[in-house]
Amino acid sequence: MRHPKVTYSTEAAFQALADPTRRAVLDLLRQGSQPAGQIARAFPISRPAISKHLRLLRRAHLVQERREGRHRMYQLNPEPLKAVDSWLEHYRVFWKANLNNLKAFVESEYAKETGKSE
Amino acid sequence: MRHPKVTYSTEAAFQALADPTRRAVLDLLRQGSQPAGQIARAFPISRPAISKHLRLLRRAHLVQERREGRHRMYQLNPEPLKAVDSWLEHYRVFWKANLNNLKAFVESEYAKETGKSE
DNA sequence: TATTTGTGTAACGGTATGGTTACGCATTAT
DNA sequence: ATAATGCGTAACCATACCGTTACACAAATA
Repeated sequence: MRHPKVTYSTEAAFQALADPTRRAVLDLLRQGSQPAGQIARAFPISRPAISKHLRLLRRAHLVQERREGRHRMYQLNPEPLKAVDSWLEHYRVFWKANLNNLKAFVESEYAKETGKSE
Repeated sequence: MRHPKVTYSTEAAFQALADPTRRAVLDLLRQGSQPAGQIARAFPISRPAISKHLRLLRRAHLVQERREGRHRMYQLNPEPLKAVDSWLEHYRVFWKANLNNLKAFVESEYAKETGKSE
C-alpha cells in the first residue's frame, strides 16, 4: 500500500507529553527540523539528557530521525497527536456545557436583579 | 469576584494524563459523578491504588471531591484540559498541512495517470 | 455501644524517570 | 594520519511512580 494507515500507541504519546522538556522540544521542532546538538543547546540540561528525551520521542513516533552527514536531523511528526486530540474530543462538549451553565447562572442572577421571575 | 479566572498548571494536567488508568477514571466520570469506591470497583487494581490516582487527579484539578455522608463523590472538572487543548492547537495546523500534502500528492499522481500536465 | 462500610494514608518494594559524567564511534576537518 | 565534532549509550544516582498490604477513622447500621 502506498499510504498505509498507521496507528500509533496513544499510550506512548501521552507518556511522552508528560515531560515539559519533551513538549518544549516538540515546540522547538515546529519551527523546522534541527540536528540533535542544536536542540540540546536550546536547553539548560546536558546533551545526553536531551538525547534520552529524543529517544522517548522517537519511541512515541513524535519525531523522526534521519542521518545527514555526522548530524542527526530531527523532524516533528504530529501524527500521534491526533490520538491525543481525539481523546480530548470527548471532553470539549463539557467545556461548552460549562459555558452554558455559566450563561444560565448569569442570566438567572440578572433575572433576580431585575425582579423578573423567569 | 464571582467568576475568578483560574489558571491551572498545564504541567500537572499533562502529567496526570500520562497514566492510562487515570485517563480511564476521567472517561468514567464523564458519565457522571461517582463515589471513590464505585470508581475503584471498575478497575482490576486495589482500592488504595485508585485512591492514589484520585489524589493525583485532584492535584491536577481534573476532578473535584465532595463529601456526602461517608462517601466521597468525585466529579469531573474538564477545565484544565483546556490548557492541554490549547497546547495541541499549535499542532493542528500540521495535520492540515499533512493532509494538504497528501492531497497534492494524490492529485499529482492522478495527473500523471491521466497524462494531464496540471 | 458494637459493627460494618467507605475511604484515605503509611510503609514498603520494584521499576521507570530524569539528570550527570565517562566513553565509544562515525564523520569531517587539518 | 590525527584531531575535532556530533551524537548515542553505559553506568550511576536520586527521586517519582504504581502497585501491594496493613491500618486509622468517620459515618451509617444493628
